[in-house]
This record gives sequence, C-alpha cells and structure tokens, in this order.
Amino acid sequence: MTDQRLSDCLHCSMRSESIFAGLLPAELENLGMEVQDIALPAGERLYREGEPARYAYTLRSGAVKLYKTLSNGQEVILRLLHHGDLLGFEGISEKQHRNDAITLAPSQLCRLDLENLQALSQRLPTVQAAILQRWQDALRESEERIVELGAKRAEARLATFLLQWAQRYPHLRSVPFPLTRQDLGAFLGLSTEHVSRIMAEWKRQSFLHESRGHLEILQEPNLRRIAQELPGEKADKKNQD
Amino acid sequence: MTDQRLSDCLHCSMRSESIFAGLLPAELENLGMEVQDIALPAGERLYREGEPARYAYTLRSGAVKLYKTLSNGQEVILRLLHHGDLLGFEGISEKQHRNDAITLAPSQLCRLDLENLQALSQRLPTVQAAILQRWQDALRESEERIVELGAKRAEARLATFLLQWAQRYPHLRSVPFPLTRQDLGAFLGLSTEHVSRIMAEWKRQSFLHESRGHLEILQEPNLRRIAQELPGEKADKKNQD
DNA sequence: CGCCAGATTGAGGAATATCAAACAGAGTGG
DNA sequence: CCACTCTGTTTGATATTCCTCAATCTGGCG
Repeated sequence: MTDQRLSDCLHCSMRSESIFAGLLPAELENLGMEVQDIALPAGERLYREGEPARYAYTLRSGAVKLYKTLSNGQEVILRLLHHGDLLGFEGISEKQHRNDAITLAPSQLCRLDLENLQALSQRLPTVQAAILQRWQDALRESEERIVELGAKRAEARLATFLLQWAQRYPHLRSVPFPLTRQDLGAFLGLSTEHVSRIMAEWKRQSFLHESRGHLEILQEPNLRRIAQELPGEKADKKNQD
Repeated sequence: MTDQRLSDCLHCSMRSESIFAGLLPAELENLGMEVQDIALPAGERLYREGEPARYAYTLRSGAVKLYKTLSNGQEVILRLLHHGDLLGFEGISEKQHRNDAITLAPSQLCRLDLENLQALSQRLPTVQAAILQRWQDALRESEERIVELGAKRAEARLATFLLQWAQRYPHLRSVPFPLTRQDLGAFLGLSTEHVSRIMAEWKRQSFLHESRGHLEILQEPNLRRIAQELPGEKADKKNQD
C-alpha cells in the first residue's frame, strides 16, 4: 500500500523548486540525510496533532490537508497543500506536530528526517534561507486567510478559494478537486449546507461545473466579481444569460 | 515629537529576548548596523502598506497594530504587538510592506535597517535562527486566529482575546488597554456594536472592569468558560452572583 | 459649560447555522 | 443487469447570530 524507496534528489523533477535548490550536485550527494520517496493513497494520515515530530515532507504531487479537530468534533482546516508545498516543518523547532495531516488525493511525497534536516540547515545557509522563505510565504497566506474570514461573506470567501485552487493548475481547464463540501466548510468557516447551497446555485448558473472529483470554472469573471464583494457592496446586477 | 537616538544594544534591557540574544559583546559592537532608538506617541504610523520596506522594528514598550484597509474602508487587524514583538521583518524578503503599522499607545522601538539586517543574518546563523523562530511563532499565532475566526462565536472570540491580552502583563491586575471597540471588531471580525454589546454585558455582570484605558479581569474563570464555548455547546448555567 | 469622539442601546433585517428530509451516484453482491 | 447500500449532496423550514442604521448616552477636555 505504501510504496517507499530512497529518493534520488539529484534527478528529482522538483529539485529546482525544493529547499535544496541552489545546492551543488556534490553537496546534494553529501546531504548526510536519507530522503524517502513515499506514495500514498487518498485519506492516509501523515501525522497527528501532538505526535512527536520525526519527519517533514515535501509534497510532490496530490493534495494534503492540515487541520485541527476541536473538542466538539468540528474540524478546522488550516492549510490545503498542493504540488511543491512543504509540511511538518514546525518540527524543526517544536517537538510535536501542531496539527493533523491527511492526504486528500493519491500523493507522492519526499520524507525528510527532522534531526538531519535541522543539522543540515545549520550547516547550509542556502537551505535555511529556503526554509525561512517558505515560512514567510505560509505566514502571508495565513494573513490572507484572516482577512477572508474576518471581513468577507460566504460567497466571496468561496469564490476566492475556488479561483486560487484552480490557479494551482494553470494549464488545466478542468482541475482535480478532491474536496468534499465538509472540507470546504472547514476551510472557509462555513457550514456544510451553506457551502452546498452556494455551489449548487453556481452550478445552476453555469458559473462552474463539477464531475467525478474535477472542477471547471466556466465564468471566471463572475466569480472574480463575487470574490471582491465586501459587506455593504451588494452587487445589484446579477448575471443575465 | 519623535525622540530618536543611537541605541546601545549592549546594555539594552531587552537584549536577552531580542534577535541579538546569544551574540558575544564583541559581535554586538561589530554589528555593522545602526540601531535607532525611537519613541513615539500613540497613533503614529510606522509604515504603510505598499511602501518600500527600509526598516524593521523591535517593539520595546507600548503597543502597535498591523492592519490592512479594504476597498470599502473597513480595517482588518492582522496582529497586535506588545513588548518584545517584532514588526516589519517581511521586508527581509519582500520589497514592500504588506500592511500598515500604527502605534496604539506611546511606544519605544528599535529601528533596524533592513539591508544591514539582511547582510547580518547571512553572516550570523544565530540571528537568522532567531528570526526563523519569530516567524514560526507568528505563523502559529495566525493559525490560532484562523481557528478562532473559523469556528468560534463572537463571545468566545472576545473572551479568548481579552485573556490573551491580559496575559501579556502577568504582574498587573489592571492592564493597559488602548483598544477601541472598533479595533476589537477589526481584530475579531465583528462589528463595533456587537463588540460593545458584549463588553457592556460583561461589565454589568462584573466579569471585568474598564477605566481610563485600562482593563481588569474580575472573573477569569467565567471568561475562560466562555472562551472555550463552541457552536452546539450552549452553556445553560449562567453565572449567579 | 459646551463639545466631541467613542460607547451604548434599540429595532429591524440580513447572513448563516441547525435540523430534518429527500436525493444522487458510485460501488457491491446477487 | 438490477436492487441495495452507503456516503456525500441538495433542499426546505426554522432558529440564531450577527450586522446595519439610527439614536442616545458618557466621559474627558478646552
């Protein structure tokens, strides 16, 4: 079920975008670190909140959700990860993972030993700088989320999210979309039903199309308009088609 | 109005908590960087969103809000900073500031030149590690905010916030509280009026007391209980006093 | 005292949640 | 191929939370 082998970083297709970008081939061969290449089906857990952090990961393909489960059982999704994103790096400075990580789709990852990684980042400033950069990106994204959650209404949040999701697959008309309505709600701070209502309405209006885990945005301008809407700015003119 | 002089990092009262902690005195004297010591009244702007980033700051005393202003004029506060917090460090890797920064109270800050800081952090791994750590803290805080905004109701958000604010002044019964109802709303994703209603109610119930820019939490257990409440967990028993 | 920004209060309405029921579609076993 | 089941989606009705707008109140201050 879990395919696992040693990774060949030197010839990795993602090398130029990874935290090891910028290293010389000689340095790469001398990482002093085992990098496991892992393939997982959908729904597999990478780690759990509170668990001792042993590994960090680079997501090479597929999708992963990072989330917390509250005392009433409600899930809150903190981040949704795509091709190229990192996870588990909080383990560099904290002993335990801060959240749960589960694959949403069949995924390929590189698994890095955190102790090795920490030693490595002390030795190679390039690597540390790369990690710092990723962290800043994550913080910027989180702050954008705060703006969405704090200031926008349900439709605007959902529209923003769908557009950003689709943007991660620039070359595809119809993009992979393994999220349930419940996932969407957990990410956007909305109830499952409310998400469903909005999605259903947009499908009726042909703003978008869904089929077998794929999503196609048919009327991007309309979604963009909705994504911008702020409280007190009701769009009087609906689409007329 | 703006008192400004060269800072003496070696004898700074915050040295042990700053990003320069762990440096030897000799290294400190050789920072190769001018550190300005700045004192500002309340309501002073440190920088504006989109402005070229020249400086980063360490807040030595007082309070600062980082916020964005949306197209409808609405403010969203991203972070509220206290004694010991950093700001403007996004300028290390981005050319422009991502948000506005304004003092909420009379504040003392250290101003660091970003170009020098960048060079410095390449040279001194200790400094870079310290910055990395602050970044991770900021990300953790942002993720906690996302949980608050995404999953909790107004009262729980406000209670959580007040408790955390008060915790920043562990030795004081009555803590400085320079926030307006509007600030609270902008931070918590609520309307000014809704915040006001809840605060007024809590004052009536003697959960807390407000006076001349200061706040005292009188019944911490009740606030803690409210802070934990999640949708679907109505507390039937109110306080009886 | 008069003024003014911020705080409070009230009434009504919009946005969203909750609860319950019906629906759809992808396996699965006969 | 069909009935069956299971899970996720959609829909409806109702309740709650929160916002908006407008008015009033309060405390500090010239």
